[in-house]
Amino acid sequence: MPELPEVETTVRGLAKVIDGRRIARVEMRREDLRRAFPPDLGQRLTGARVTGLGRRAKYGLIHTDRGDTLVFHLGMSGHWRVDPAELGQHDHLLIVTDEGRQVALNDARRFGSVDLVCSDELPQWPAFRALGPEPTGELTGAWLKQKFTGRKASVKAMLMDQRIIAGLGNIYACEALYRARIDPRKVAGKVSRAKLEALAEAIPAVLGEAIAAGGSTLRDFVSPDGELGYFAKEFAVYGREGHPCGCGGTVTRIVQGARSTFFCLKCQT
DNA sequence: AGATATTCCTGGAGGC
DNA sequence: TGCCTCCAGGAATATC
Repeated sequence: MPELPEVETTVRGLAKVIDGRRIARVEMRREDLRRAFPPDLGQRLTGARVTGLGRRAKYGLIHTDRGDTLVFHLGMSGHWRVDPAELGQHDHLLIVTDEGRQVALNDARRFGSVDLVCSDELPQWPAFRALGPEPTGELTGAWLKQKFTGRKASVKAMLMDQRIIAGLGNIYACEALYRARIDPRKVAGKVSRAKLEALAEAIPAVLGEAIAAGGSTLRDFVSPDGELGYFAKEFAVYGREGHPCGCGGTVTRIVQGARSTFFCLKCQT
């Protein structure tokens, strides 16, 4: 399941193939993912030159010299394949460069999305307008303090709120809370300032380590089978229900907001 | 304000 | 082996 590190790794891998290239051909192999593809997607992209790639929250951005930005979301099963030997049932969007390289957006469960947005209007694009700061670099304990003060929801729920932090998903919310030794059930407004400082450090740390691991695992950001963004992940608590924690406690699973939360009952307080 | 439910979708896991 | 059920996930939206 792609989270921010996988999106970042994907964007870096895509950039190596398509950045600076002219788009020679676009093939929409179905009409929609979660939403319909922009009907004029092929027309607006074909012939355009890719001027750069980026990421906002868990969205990947492909900028073109026509003032458009292709915005993609990987949902839970989406990934790009580089120079696939052949196209399969779940390769929904194909982009071919002027060099003849191919990248295909593959998404079996079709939770992903593809939109084309005027680059100048990206900050005002509905999905981006209310987003909080990026969790990699812009986050401070003071910001968390300001946002959490007076809030009675759990700190885990707050971390999942994209208006407070953009792009932090279930896995890395769990991992960051573990790293900062915070009980995910704790009322957000009651987390100590010291813990918030630790959290503001833990969040970019766990994400940064995952991105670094992805880059090294995939070597050059492309796996041997041409897939971008999926790599072996080693989590401290996520998916490790029943496993021992280093403190002598046991990793426990609970459900918060219909999402699994994994944490150590003993050392997260 | 905040919790909960629903929708989208299907591969994979587990049960029998 | 083969059916069946259920779960996973992010975001938008609705309802309490």
